[in-house]
Amino acid sequence: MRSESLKGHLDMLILAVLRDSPAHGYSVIQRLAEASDGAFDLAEGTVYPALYRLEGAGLLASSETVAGARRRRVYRLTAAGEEALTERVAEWRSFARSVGRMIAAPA
Amino acid sequence: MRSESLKGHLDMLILAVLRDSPAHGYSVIQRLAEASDGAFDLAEGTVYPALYRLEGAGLLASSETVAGARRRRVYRLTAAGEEALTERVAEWRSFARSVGRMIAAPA
DNA sequence: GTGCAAAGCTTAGCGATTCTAGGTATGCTG
DNA sequence: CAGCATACCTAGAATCGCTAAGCTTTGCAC
Repeated sequence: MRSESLKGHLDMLILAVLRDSPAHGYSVIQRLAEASDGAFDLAEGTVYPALYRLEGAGLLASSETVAGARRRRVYRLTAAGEEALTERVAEWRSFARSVGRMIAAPA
Repeated sequence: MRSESLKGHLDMLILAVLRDSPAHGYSVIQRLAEASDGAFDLAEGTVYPALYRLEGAGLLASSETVAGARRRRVYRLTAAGEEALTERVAEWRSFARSVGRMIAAPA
């Protein structure tokens, strides 16, 4: 997949992954890869900054958990995050519908 | 529509618009706006550079036409452009399918 | 027990792409 | 002629994802 396709949609995907249940960054990456059959193969340097951005925007909240000596930062959706996700999904559908119309209609 | 949604997909849309018939830049903008019911409201500063890029990449070819004292640069798809469009559309469908799966499946 | 991979997080800097915000010029309408 | 639509062009900024590196801890293989 051309990685640039993601631009502008990564936030929505991350929010969607975290809607189902909280998760830490590393597992967000894995969930995206699994749920897309490997189509979304994101580098850590892509996902972590996105998480920071979303937390900074108030759409995610995080807490550090420690299992043994291993720390994980677990992210979950805030109420604002749920709202934002709903919006983003609606925008996506509208966008996808428009695109579909353009590439379908040969005239 | 959040304009950033476009990132990475504008080329495909422009190619799709020009697949049907050649057009000059200004009318590409109008066609995109019309065909999407106003969803794609692109600034000239967005579209013209994209056209140059696509022409530079060999996907479009252009010729200057003059009506009176008014010049227009008309763009049309090259063979490579048609191939690229086909590819981009296939990628888009795959991408959209993956996204659809992620935002649809609540778990 | 040493080495190496995987889990897990972080950051600086780059590259590609779109947008902002201006500029030029023509032609039509009132 | 004033004003708006048509038509093109460009420099600069902003955004965003990616590259590429570095760090620690855990666990498995040899």
